[in-house]
Amino acid sequence: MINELPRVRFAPSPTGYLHVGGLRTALYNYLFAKNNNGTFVLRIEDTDRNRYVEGAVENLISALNWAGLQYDEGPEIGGDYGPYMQSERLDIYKKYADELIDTGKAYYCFCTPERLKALREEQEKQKLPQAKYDKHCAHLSNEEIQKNLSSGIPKVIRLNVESDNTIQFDDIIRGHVEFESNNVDDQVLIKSDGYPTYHLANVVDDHLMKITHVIRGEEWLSSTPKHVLLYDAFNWERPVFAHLPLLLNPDRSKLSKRQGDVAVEDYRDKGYLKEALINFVALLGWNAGDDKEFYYLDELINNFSLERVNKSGAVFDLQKLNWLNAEHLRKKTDSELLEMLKTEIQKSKFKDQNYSDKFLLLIINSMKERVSFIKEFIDTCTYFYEAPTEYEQKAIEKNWKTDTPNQLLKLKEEFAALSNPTKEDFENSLTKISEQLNVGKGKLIHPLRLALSGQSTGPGMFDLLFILGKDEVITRIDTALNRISSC
RNA sequence: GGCGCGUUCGUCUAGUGGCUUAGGACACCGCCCUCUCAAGGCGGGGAUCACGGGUUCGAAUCCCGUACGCGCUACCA
Repeated sequence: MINELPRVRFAPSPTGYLHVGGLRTALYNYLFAKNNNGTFVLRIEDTDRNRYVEGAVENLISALNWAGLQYDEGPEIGGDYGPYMQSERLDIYKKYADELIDTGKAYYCFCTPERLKALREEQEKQKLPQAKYDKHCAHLSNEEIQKNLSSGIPKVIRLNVESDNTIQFDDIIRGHVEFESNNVDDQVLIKSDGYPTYHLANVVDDHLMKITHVIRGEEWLSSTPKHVLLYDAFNWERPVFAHLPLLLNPDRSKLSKRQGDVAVEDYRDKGYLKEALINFVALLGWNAGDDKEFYYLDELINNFSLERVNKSGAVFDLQKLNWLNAEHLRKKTDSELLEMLKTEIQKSKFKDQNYSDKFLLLIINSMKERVSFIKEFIDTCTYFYEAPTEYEQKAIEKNWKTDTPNQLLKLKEEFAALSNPTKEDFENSLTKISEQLNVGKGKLIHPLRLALSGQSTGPGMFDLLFILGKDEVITRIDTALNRISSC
């Protein structure tokens, strides 16, 4: 393995969507591969026919692509290449399972589900320290085996685990780990439907695909001794293992659907930037040892190392994700934001309006520091797109005084006299009126903002005036004068 | 129950025996800036480093127990 370029894989089962925990596993694999000029393989572990979900694979790949984690190789499909599909490799697993039978490392088992269930119940009743298969079929004579085989009784193939052994392996993240073979069950390798279980398919594929580093979730740590046993039984070199800490709910249980969104597509649909999600998820269990928090994918690639991955689980905290989203959004160029805003508008009630780029760019620049999500360029400031339909009651109480109508009238007249006013023209006019009336600019600005936007918060006053334009400003002042004063 | 893994501010984390009165980030609070809200700047509260024993001149850091949490314990992955 010296000087060999690493080969890693992301091996999800097609459950319907890409879990954010899966995204992080995929990301760490990807980062490790790219950091070492290695290869990132995608393999779909679809060996459970009962769990097949229509469209799940396409969904998985599109989520991975959206996140920017392209896989590097796979079997040819036309000119393209797809992921490896375990369901298309059944004969391979069969061949290796047979090899294990021949060498006595595995055996046929004809036990019925009923007997297995009874066995488990009995073991539980006797309060045996660990429940496992009793090797009943390992002791069958050759004649019995042949008889059962030829009469077509349903069968599985089980791994023959020797007792009284210590199984050891090293994990980059966990260090040295040991298990007693007495605690390892005679795992089913090939199911009665002819499909392999995860354990066999996983080991065979990782070997055949020359995977050098198995980087996966911590939930696999307990079954790693089974995998180690299989490598040894085949006399294959073991890969390096790295078991990643889990992602957790706020109550520290394993991140689940019940307590929030877990699918990558949920976050995408809610308007999270892929840069933010990737950045966030990368930091859940890894850091470079400095204070840097803001990363782009290529920076992550350059800085990543498995040695710096943490051991303990990390709570998936939306607040930090939201902050990162805002940070990434602000780093976007105006033209990137413009394109995003345009597609967002297509999803909004303003889709039939034909806004000029210039107009949208003005909105973007006035709101950039005030939003965390693209959609907020629309729904926190709808007043740019349409006149306010109502006025914030609290703001009325606070800012709409008895002399307000008169002041706004004065402002309106002043504005009306301008032709093609710039932002500065508006500012000069307002300054002039404030001096004339001998009131602070703030006294004019607050009610004016309310009249124009219906709100008490928003971008700079003169930006708002300029973006709306003289005619719209005048119309809105009139409307507000009528509606608020009559309240 | 058994086996395994883990445990530093609310959350993500720095820390690998003395540089630590435990540092940073998010969140929270205050001040500054200011036409509001943000952004930005400055500051604040917040972790007896799960607990108890050792080892050591000295431990968040090493060792041993305990507790708690989580994972696995399927012909699921």
